[in-house]
Amino acid sequence: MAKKAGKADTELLSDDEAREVLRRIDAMYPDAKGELHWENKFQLLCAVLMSAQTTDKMVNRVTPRLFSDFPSPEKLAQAPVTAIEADISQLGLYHSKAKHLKEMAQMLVDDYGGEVPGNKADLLRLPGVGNKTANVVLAEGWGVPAIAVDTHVARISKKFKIVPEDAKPLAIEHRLEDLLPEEEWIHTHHAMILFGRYTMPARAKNPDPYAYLK
DNA sequence: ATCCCGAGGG
DNA sequence: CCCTCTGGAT
Repeated sequence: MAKKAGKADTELLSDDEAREVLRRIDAMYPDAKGELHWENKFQLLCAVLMSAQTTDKMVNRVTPRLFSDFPSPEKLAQAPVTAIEADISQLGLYHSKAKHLKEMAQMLVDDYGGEVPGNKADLLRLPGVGNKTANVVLAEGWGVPAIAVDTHVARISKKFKIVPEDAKPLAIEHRLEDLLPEEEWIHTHHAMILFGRYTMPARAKNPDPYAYLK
């Protein structure tokens, strides 16, 4: 049976339709950029690691004390885990984050001369750093084109049927990167996050995602 | 597939 | 009360 009379609920957008949705989201946030607070790449790495399943606002609330107590990878690597936990206990998942922060700092000291590596393979070796975190650090710290698929990017991509409902993060990343020129990856990524955070959050009532587009 | 896990908002 | 937040390790 041919499905000519309107799209089935499961039917995905064409490339052009998907690009149009992304273009409109992008246009809604011309000044979109990362909202984590950091002063150097070590702080950036720590902040992004801590942002897992946690709002940027909460991360920004704990980082001043954390970076004051442990201003360098050396200091952080030598800190007792309990001291790190004391600084970040307001965050979710804080036990594992504190452990990862210490181990990550130790690897920076041991293998990278206390510097944050600027390539994906080395970033992925760091404890607590996976694909999403590595992409954010590369994009924010080095301007390397990347689309990090977080909860917002995944939800928006699925609501607009740019990807299937069961798409995994890596598949979403590749789909979005295929749709857009590299020069637009970083900005569109930020625009999608702000759109998801402030305009069409997970609790959004209207089932029609186009109702939230300008 | 499951665990981790506090704060904020509805 | 319940759901969500720029995930990663096991």
